[in-house]
Amino acid sequence: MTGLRERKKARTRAELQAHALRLFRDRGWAATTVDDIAAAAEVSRSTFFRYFPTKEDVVLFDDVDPLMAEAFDELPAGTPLLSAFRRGLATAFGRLDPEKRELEEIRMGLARTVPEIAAAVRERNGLGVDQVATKIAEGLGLDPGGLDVQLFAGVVTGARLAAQSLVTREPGRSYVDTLDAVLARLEQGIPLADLPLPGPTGPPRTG
Amino acid sequence: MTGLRERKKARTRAELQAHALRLFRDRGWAATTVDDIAAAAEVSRSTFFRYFPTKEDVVLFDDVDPLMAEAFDELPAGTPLLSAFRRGLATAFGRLDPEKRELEEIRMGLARTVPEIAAAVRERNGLGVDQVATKIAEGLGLDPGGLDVQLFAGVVTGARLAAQSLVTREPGRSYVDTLDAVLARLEQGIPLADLPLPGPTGPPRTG
DNA sequence: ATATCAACTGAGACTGAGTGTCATATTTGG
DNA sequence: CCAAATATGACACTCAGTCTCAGTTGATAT
Repeated sequence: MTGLRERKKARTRAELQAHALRLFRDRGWAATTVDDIAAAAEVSRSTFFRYFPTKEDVVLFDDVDPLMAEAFDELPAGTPLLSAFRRGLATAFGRLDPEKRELEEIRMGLARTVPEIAAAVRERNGLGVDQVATKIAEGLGLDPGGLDVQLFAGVVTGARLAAQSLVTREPGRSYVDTLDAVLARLEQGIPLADLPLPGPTGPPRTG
Repeated sequence: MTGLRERKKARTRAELQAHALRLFRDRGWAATTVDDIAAAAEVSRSTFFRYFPTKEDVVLFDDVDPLMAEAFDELPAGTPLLSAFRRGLATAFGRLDPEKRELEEIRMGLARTVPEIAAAVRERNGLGVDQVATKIAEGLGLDPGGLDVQLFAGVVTGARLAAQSLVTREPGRSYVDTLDAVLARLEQGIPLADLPLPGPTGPPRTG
């Protein structure tokens, strides 16, 4: 049950994360050392690393996955898979409590400006193709290693990346809204897929 | 002009990379320090970092981009964009000289087993959605920031991720062949997109 | 209450990546 | 051959991350 120990641990963890995010936003990522965070939270450096294996981990702390799964389960049977993804995402994000939402905003901001965090976010927070594929396969009773499942997961992941890229290009856009728009567009098929190439008259070279 | 300086630099760089890849494969990533690499290549640690800003960079050294652009330019006008991508990739990889091909294999192997490298590969080697989008937009005279362009780039990127995931699940598969199969499948539309969801556990609540 | 066990914590040493500086060697151009 | 430019090595430094060890605190059974 929730002994004193557990509560203290949760409190310390939250404290560390809160101070860390504040410091990152104020001083910047590189200028904030783990020592600074530990000092601000009034624990030792050792303790920081006991709660968060790396400096990045203190930022990567989301709990959207259970909400996603929940929203997914509530969708009516017969919903096309791609639409289901779009609607599940929308309702899950809509249900985030304001605190988590705020945290998500700070995290998105950091992910947009700090390469290390961007990489870590892409790597871990469920953005892996195989993780998505496994969940889809579980829910539908398909082979997770099948080409179609993996490719669908890849496409969805690609859509998320596109949304992220769009928000990066035009800060101020809402990430959630952008992702919704991207998925809506995707429901009509892959854009530009059949666009014919112009002649090789004067194509620019990038290399 | 190719003075002695230039040649020496190229030689040192190649030397460093060759020794590094060999050491990584033999001893593993973590067990190989930059000092080891520098010692093997008979230069100082400082010199290593002058040639490669990070330890990861010594692995990330590809020259597929120009080949891709070249193959792309040679495609006949009117080729649908998605098909163009597939064919461009295939011919570009087909043209790699054996050395580069071997290097690519080692790199793929490391990217499959070492998380740090996997992250770095995803981040840099043209796998960024925006980089792909920019190139496409350049070639077609479109707005690189448009939703369709970014989404198309995202989908293509997702396909690459799916291929990578498939190869990881079943080592021994050829990455290039897998990617070709994935893109071929994608030409027929997004797989599973219209697959209707089954009920959660029992009969669905259609409210 | 108290003794005991398990877990949390702090201190500090250690490795390795990455940065910066400065003196020395080597190439290049005149 | 000389001087400017540049590549290099040696060294010191910061910081992330790992590890060990000892002290402390919470949980539990008597």
